Amino acid sequence: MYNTKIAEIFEEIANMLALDEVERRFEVLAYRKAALTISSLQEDVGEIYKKKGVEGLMELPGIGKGIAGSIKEYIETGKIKKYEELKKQYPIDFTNLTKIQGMGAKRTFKLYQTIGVKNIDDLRKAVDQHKIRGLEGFGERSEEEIKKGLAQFDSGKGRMLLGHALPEAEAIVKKLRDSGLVKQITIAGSTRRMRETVGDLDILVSSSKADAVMEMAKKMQEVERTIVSGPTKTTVLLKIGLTCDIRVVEDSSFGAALQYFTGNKDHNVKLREIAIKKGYKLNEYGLFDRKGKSVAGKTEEEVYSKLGLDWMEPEMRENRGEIDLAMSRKLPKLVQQEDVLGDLHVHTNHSDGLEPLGEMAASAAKLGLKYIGITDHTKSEYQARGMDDKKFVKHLEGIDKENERGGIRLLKSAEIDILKDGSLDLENKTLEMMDYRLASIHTNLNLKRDEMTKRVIKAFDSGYVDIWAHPTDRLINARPPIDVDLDKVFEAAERNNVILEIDSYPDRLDLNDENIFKARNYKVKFSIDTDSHRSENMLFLRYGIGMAKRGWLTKELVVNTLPAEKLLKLFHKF
DNA sequence: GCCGTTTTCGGCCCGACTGTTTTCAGTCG
Repeated sequence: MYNTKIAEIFEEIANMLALDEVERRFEVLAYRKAALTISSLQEDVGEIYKKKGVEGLMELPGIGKGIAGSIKEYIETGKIKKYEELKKQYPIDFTNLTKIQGMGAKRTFKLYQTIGVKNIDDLRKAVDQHKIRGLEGFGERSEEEIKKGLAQFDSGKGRMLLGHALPEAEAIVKKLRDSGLVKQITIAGSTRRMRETVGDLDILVSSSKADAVMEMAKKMQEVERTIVSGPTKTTVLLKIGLTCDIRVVEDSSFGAALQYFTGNKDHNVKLREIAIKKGYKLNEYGLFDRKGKSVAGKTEEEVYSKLGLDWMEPEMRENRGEIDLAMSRKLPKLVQQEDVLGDLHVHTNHSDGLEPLGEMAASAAKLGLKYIGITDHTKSEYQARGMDDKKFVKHLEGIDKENERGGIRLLKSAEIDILKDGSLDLENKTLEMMDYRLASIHTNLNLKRDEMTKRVIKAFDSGYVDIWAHPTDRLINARPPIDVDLDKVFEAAERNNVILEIDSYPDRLDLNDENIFKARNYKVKFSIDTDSHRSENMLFLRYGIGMAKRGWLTKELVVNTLPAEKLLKLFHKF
């Protein structure tokens, strides 16, 4: 993967150009934009260059002849001459130093120039020895801020799981709403877009009592300390380690602000460009004509509409082509949580679940589901108390009995281990007793790409796999995905009618949005499941729905939006 | 350095907040 490194280099180039005495601020802008484009790219620039050469690189937004040439240079020689030369002039670790809150290119350079700070360690020493407070443009408070920034940098708190961040955001929203100080309040930012991880929380409020809202925001029990606070914006560091922005606007600007703070950045930049072309100006307060008169702002729909676009769901706003679709009125109708009628991946205490069959069924019914598939583990999952063929036969009979007692429909299944050699962990005749078969990998996660790809395809070709569960086996922030050729595997899934799972468990979210995008190139369907091990886990469904929407899935592509009778027809028959 | 249904030249998104200034530069999102 070249993306991260090359994006870092361009960001550093931007930082160094920003210091040039000659005014080069638009060149700086261009490099920053290129860095942003590359870091948020789905495909590796190395692959793009390999397939389509410099021309292919130049198709990317913000990448022209010059920058494409630099990318080529890096891929072929491992170096970029322009960067090396600048680096001689500025031997500073901008990448890490500018990660410190409040440190940008200029202050970083100033510290290098005056007291020789080149990296984080130098900065730490300078802070400890109080060398910073005396410098021109810095004071005691700047030094304190940098010290706090260093502490936060050390704690290494990266992006937080959506499944942890969203409930926290909802708690804060509830608190502010219950105060009676706000008219409208909504979560914005990447949390609203349902990104799998969240870097900070954005909460947007409309209120005529902005002062009181700001005061309250600073004093909430969730707050560790206040970072900045003005009349309409407060940023706090939460105890859970995330920062949280709380913004207040007038009711008449709420829609424009919501649009603006939902982002992402690329999407917003593109919208503002469209606004300019139409003779408008778009900011967080509204859409304004040449005379500065507001033409939209109260709702998001109004803003999009005035720009000639259909309103789109937040999950789509990543500048992946949704703006063109909105312009030509061809946005897909995305799957909604209420479309989902069942959950095809549920564990009970017959393996590593915590609750008996009946309780899981009752909980699912309470949530409005019409059916669930019982997918306990097979024998190789010894630590999860996986069952062998004999136990499974009895277990399946137990499900039949439970069905006779009424309640929602329980489907007979298992989460079958795909063993190292690609064979399945139960005998065919046991598999044939089930309504469907969900298979996944739990062991030997480090196989080489070739062997792993063969392993999965062999399992599919057996004709006994109906759903491939948590396909890449990654755990967010904890375990990388397995090394497998997804294109070849998706092709095999298409050939064998294997449904791809979107596992809603917060640290799995697997397939994720990018891979769903990739999979949509094949004739495959998806199942959004929770992988529940206890009743509460069923609430995770919304994260899987978020992922599905981010992958632009319609209801038709998601099998568990079907009633049980129709669903059963999709599975292999014996 | 990038880009084009107002442009192949002349534009480039924009506002809030802070600290250290005495009118604003730097940073952030």
